[in-house]
Order: sequence, then structure tokens, then C-alpha cells
Amino acid sequence: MSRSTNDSEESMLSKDQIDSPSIDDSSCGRTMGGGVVLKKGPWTSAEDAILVDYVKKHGEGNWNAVQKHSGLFRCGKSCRLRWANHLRPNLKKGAFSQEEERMIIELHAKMGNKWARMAAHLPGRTDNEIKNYWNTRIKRRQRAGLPLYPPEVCLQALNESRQTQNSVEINSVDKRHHDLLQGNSYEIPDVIFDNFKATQGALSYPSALPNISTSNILTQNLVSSQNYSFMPPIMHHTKQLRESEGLFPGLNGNVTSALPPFDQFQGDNCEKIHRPFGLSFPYDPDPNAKDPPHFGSHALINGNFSASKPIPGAVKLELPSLQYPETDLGSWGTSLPMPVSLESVDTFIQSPPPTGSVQSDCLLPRNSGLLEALLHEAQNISSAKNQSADKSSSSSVVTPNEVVDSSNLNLCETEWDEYSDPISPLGRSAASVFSECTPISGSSFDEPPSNDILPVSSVFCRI
DNA sequence: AAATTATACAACCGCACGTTC
DNA sequence: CGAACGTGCGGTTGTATAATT
Repeated sequence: MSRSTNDSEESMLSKDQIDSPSIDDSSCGRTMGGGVVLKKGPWTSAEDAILVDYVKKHGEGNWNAVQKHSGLFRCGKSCRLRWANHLRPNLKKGAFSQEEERMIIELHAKMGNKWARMAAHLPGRTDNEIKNYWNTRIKRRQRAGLPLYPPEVCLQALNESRQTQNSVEINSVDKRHHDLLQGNSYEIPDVIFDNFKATQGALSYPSALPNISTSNILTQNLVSSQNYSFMPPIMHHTKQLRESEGLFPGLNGNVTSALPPFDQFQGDNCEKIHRPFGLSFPYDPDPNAKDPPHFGSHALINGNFSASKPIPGAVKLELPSLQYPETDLGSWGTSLPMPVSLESVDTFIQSPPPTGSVQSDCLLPRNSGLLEALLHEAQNISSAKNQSADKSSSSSVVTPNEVVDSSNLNLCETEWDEYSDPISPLGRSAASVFSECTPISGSSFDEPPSNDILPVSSVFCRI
């Protein structure tokens, strides 16, 4: 599969692989001072040899000097990338091992799309490699309607959330958090994650999510709704704010003016931010006591408040997120009313997003993409439940023990498909985030049945 | 066997950040 | 203090190959 890089590839140097002088990237792909045209496209083995030789002599770094000193017609960026991804020693080639895959899943749940950070935990692997792996995996699983994370990872995230909240409440002004967020915003102390490992086996699924209040989830999910559902756990605040403005241009004034100062975000707890909206965090003892704002589940799913119409007939056949397999984990699924009535969904679409929703774009001190996904999903479910309850008779509120109406399922799935972000890990998987915590019966497209139902001890199934 | 589609991978691009001048 | 530069990161694109129709 890998493209061979040999000298014959020099002939591949097509016109468009050489930058036109009119193309002038600030750092790469430009003509050099002496009118040298830098090459683009696949590297040849000759170029590789030159680069390797250069690094041997001069060491890594100062990549822009490579072209000057080695005669390589490549920009520094390209050289660095080639070296880092293909030429540097101790690079592992070939498919990821199961252990590596497990690590990637775990790390992604922990860090989000921080490929370089993840690569640091996987010796011999590059960020690009991991990114490619993850993206293809996402596509595959999204296409199949499968969860991205194994249930245990969801539990870990939830537990982590719980622990985080506890610590936040105990020490509401934790300077360490401030430092953590500013310095290394996505580095979650391993001790927390390790703790999950230690406790995950003792956790029961039913106890995990149902304790999460609707309001809390709601608030949480609005974070993800802005970050395309599954942005890295902690984005640079200015960047996130900027993006929020981009996503909600019409709300700019409200957003920026209503947002608490960054210090509040960074400081420690989101509770400060949640409180103004009357939302508790994280465990509302009575989720139904507070009527959550009625804004759309799938409008949020999409990472924006799109009100685009569903495409008629786009009904997905497989409904893994709504299955209730008869496994040990089945109680997890049945403990939560999964089905969302179409009516409820429609109601959501029509409801405008409250301004407060944007305000709630707080950053969990140690949030993770997974957590967002999980909470997002739970919120959707809870909201749907509430909506359905409001509409009582006409809605298909399904109790945990009820058999899911297949027509509803299809419709719901259609909605998910329609409004989910095809790119973001949560986007598509929002519908299946829950199923990420819900064991999937062996009817997946890309997983052999034998891998679908695994004992809890088998934390990560091969995907 | 040809056409189409899916997958995997390499490379590019734009942006952000830190350092230097 | 601000511009220029170097570097790193994450997102995206392009394409060869495999799989499917």
C-alpha cells in the first residue's frame, strides 16, 4: 500500500508538485531567494538519503537550513515532517498492535485530538500515524453506527468527572488547576485515570449515568455543541472563544459579554458558570425538578444550532445505539430510556437556543472529549425523556423495560445521521455515545461478532 | 474484467506559539 | 514593543491500493 519512494519518482515531479512562484506560503512551498523552486509531493529515496545525511551531520532542528546546506529542494516544514514521520530512527512501522490500539483509545478518551501528546505515549509512533488511524477508525465506526469508545472508557470518563467535581467542590479555588490549564491544559494527571483502571471493574453501569442530572448534562453538552461535539478536552481559551463566536455569530454580543472572565474558567470549577443558569453540577438529585431548556438534541449534536431539515428517506438500517443486548451490561442500556420520539426531536429543532447555552461554554478543568461525548449523549436522552414526558400521551416515552419501537428507532437514527457532524468523533457518534457505554450486540459492520460482546475485563475490543 | 467505492497513508496547509532581533 | 523567523500541531487533501459490485 505504501507508495514506494525511489528515484524513478523524480519523474513524478509534475508541474503542480512544484510550487508556482505565485504561490507563496509564509513558511513553505515558496521559491527561495535564489529563485529555487521547492518541490512538493512524495519524497524520493534520494531526497530521504540527503535528509538523513543532513540530520546525521547537523542534527535535528533548523529545518529551514536544510535546503541551504544540503541542496534539498524542500522547505523546512516538509523536511521536518519527513524526518519525524518516516526517517527518524526507532520508528515503528506497520499496523498498530492491540496494545497500541488500546492505548490510542484510552489516550484519546483522555486527551481528545492531541495527537502529538498521544504519540509521546506510543514510542515509535507518530502523531500523523495516530491521527490517521483514529480518523479512519472514526469513519469506519461512524459509518457502522458503532461506538467509538468501549464502555469502560466511558465509565472512566464519568468517574473522572465525578472525581473532578468532588475535588472542585472541596477546593473551589485550586491554584493548581489554574496552572494546569494554563500550562498544560490537556494533561490529565495519570493518577486520576489510573484510579479508574483500578475501580472500573467494580463499577456498575446503571449507577454511572443515571445519576447525572439533565441540567448538568445539558450544560456540559453545550460545551461540546460548540466545539463540534468533540473538540479536544481543553482548548485554548481564546481559540475556543473565537470559535464560539464563529459558530454563533448572532449571539456574539451575548456570548462575549456574558462569558465569565477566563480566570473563572481556568480557575477551577465550572460550577461558577453553571450557577447563573440555575443548573447544578454534576449530580442533580432530582433531574426532573428543573425543567431543562428545550433546545434541540440534534441541533446540539451537530455542534451548532442548525435547523436544517432532515432528508426524507435517509433512514439508517442499523441501530446499535438503541439496542439492548442481553449481556451483563444490558442493564446499563435498559436503565436509560434511549428512544427519542421524533416529536420530541422536532420540538427541539424549533426551540431556539437559549443564550445561556452559549454562556455555558465553560471548560471543564479536566474535561475530555469522551466525557463531553458521553454527557452530550446523556443530555440528549434526558432531554428527550423530559420532552416526551411533557407531551405525555402522544410521545413514545419508553420505559427502560419497554420494547423499543422500531419505527421510532429508525426515525431517531435518521435524525442522528442528519444532524450529526460527520467528522467529529462525537458528531456522528452522538447517537452512539450512549452505545459506547452500551454493549453492542454482535451485529456490527466492521467488527466480528466475537468481539462485540466482551466481558468487562476485556476492556478494549479490537475495533 | 472493468468500474466503482472504500481504505490507508503521506503530505500539505494554516495557524499558534515561542524565540530572536 | 513588535516584526520576523522557526517550529510544532491539528485539520485536510490527494492518491495508491484493496475491496466490492
